[in-house]
Amino acid sequence: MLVQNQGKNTEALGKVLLKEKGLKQTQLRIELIKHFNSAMHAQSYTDLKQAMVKDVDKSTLYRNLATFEEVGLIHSINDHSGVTKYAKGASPNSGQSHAHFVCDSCETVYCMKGKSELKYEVPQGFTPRNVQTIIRGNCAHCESSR
Amino acid sequence: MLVQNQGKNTEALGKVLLKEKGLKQTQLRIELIKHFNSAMHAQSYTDLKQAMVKDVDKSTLYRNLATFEEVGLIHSINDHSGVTKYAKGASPNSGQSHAHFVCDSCETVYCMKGKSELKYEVPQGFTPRNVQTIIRGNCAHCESSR
DNA sequence: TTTTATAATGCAACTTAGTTGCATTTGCAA
DNA sequence: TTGCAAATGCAACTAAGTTGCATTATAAAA
Repeated sequence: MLVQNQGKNTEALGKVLLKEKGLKQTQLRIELIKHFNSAMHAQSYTDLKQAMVKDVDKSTLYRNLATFEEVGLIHSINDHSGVTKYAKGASPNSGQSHAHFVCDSCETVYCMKGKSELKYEVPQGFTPRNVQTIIRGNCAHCESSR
Repeated sequence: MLVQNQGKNTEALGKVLLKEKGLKQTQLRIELIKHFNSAMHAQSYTDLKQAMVKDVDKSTLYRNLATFEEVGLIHSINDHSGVTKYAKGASPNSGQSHAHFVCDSCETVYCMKGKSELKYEVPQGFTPRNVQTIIRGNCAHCESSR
């Protein structure tokens, strides 16, 4: 159920994606895309920084994350930890529901596949545009090690 | 539909609440409770700081917010702005659903009353404990002034 | 293949939210 | 009224994220 994609040639795939989006193919970007494709859960700045083979500058990494989000390659998630996390795929828009699971124990954020149905009511005059859902609890790993 | 409570004697009410929770009745705390009771939407640190009659120290305010949250007088909300916001009432727990409306235009956060029903599935091994929902769109004020 | 314009990077300095340690003050119960 | 724990105020700090600018690399044109 988790986002997962360990394709053989994710490097070539990354290059194609970058071209499609009109972005230059830099080493960092290709590596980032590859990493997002194989990541089992949402990645913080620190996760990403550590995952990159070469030492990356903070602003370069943040700027790429912003760019990737703009073009819809990734989306960002704000859980209760105060640290933004990023995962592959565009942000949910126009009524789409997108659920994230945040582990209370290890703080890991997982993207949930499959739409979660939601019924809600908003007060008069309010115009809802999209809905984000955060499910908190224990992830499979932390649950099994209790 | 919004949280709202402009009772006449919220000061006395605040004192009772503090006593109940075993907290000392300081001027700041009483004023904070009063403010949370009359607030139409979730309050950031800055909102609160400005709303207090006397100049409050940053750490004192943050510490009181943490204490209030611990005892269930308020709950905190993390939207996409990176700034934590606080509103009256305990955090949602054990399966309860609690929806917040975040205005895309003015970034104001409103607490939605009334349970929003949610159907979701989590992967094998995951144990959900509570669900938070953030609805994004335009609030009544921003919608009417477009 | 070389040139060139533009986009991306790296660095340093900055901003803003939130935290921590510690000395001083205040609420409240004995 | 006195004593003590809890609350406050201050200063210094941390950590996330941003910005300006000079340098470098990508990719398209010559």
